[in-house]
Amino acid sequence: MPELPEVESVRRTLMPRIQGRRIAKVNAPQNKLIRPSHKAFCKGLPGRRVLGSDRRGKLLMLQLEGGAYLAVHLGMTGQLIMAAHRPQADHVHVTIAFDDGGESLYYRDVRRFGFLAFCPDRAALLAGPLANMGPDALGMEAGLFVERLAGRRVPLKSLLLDQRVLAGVGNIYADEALHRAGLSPLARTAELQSADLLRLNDALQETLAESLARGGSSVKNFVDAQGRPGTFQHAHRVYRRTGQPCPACGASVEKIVLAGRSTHFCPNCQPAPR
DNA sequence: GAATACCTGAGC
DNA sequence: GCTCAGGTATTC
Repeated sequence: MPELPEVESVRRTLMPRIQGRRIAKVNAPQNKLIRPSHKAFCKGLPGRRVLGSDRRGKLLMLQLEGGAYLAVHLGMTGQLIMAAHRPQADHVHVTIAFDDGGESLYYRDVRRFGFLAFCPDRAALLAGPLANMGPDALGMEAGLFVERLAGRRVPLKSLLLDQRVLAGVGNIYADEALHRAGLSPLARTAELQSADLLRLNDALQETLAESLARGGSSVKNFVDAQGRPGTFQHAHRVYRRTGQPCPACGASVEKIVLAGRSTHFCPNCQPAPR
């Protein structure tokens, strides 16, 4: 499940292989993944060089010549693959070839929850893929974090998952950060101290940074643009460790469903609010 | 707020 | 052959 560290790992491994190259040809038969339309996508990309890249939350944005962008969201199972020939794997939905005849960029997505969007200008990016998306979670300044989360009555984990509040945290890093901070996923920030939220931001920053340093988490089939899996899944403290001992205290990790998501926590280190 | 839909493969 | 996994949009 690509979250912020995984998307950033893809960005870092992808860019050296496509920066400065000019898109020649696009093949995208599976047009449900394509925005805003198949026609705009296939006509908009060819002829433009890739100038650089950016990321907000889980959204990867390639800056193209002429002020345009190619935005990519990997959804649950999206992969960006650089290869000289179309990969043998199933579910390869999009091909982007370059005019130098070198490796092409392939988009593979088993569950098709992701998307690729051509945005002719920055306004289209802001009105489309970036609409309603909050500030990036990585490196978020403590004051801003507290400002955006404090005083809310929804469960704390729901806030972390809400991309409008902060962008990039998914189910893995929400559970991991809450455990590191010793906070219950069910806590309400209206009833927490600001010190609790500051501790949570520290925990989140540590978790994201450590995962990024290890190439992200490969729980299912995540790989970066070089086809390499991350290794942070071995360092998970609670995520998908139901019934196993909490690394901090040895209590058995529990699982509940919150906001429709499996939620893992230590009942001892993260006691439920009254 | 919760519930459902989207989507497929893994694992029972 | 059923349930589960979850990022996001949509609906109640």
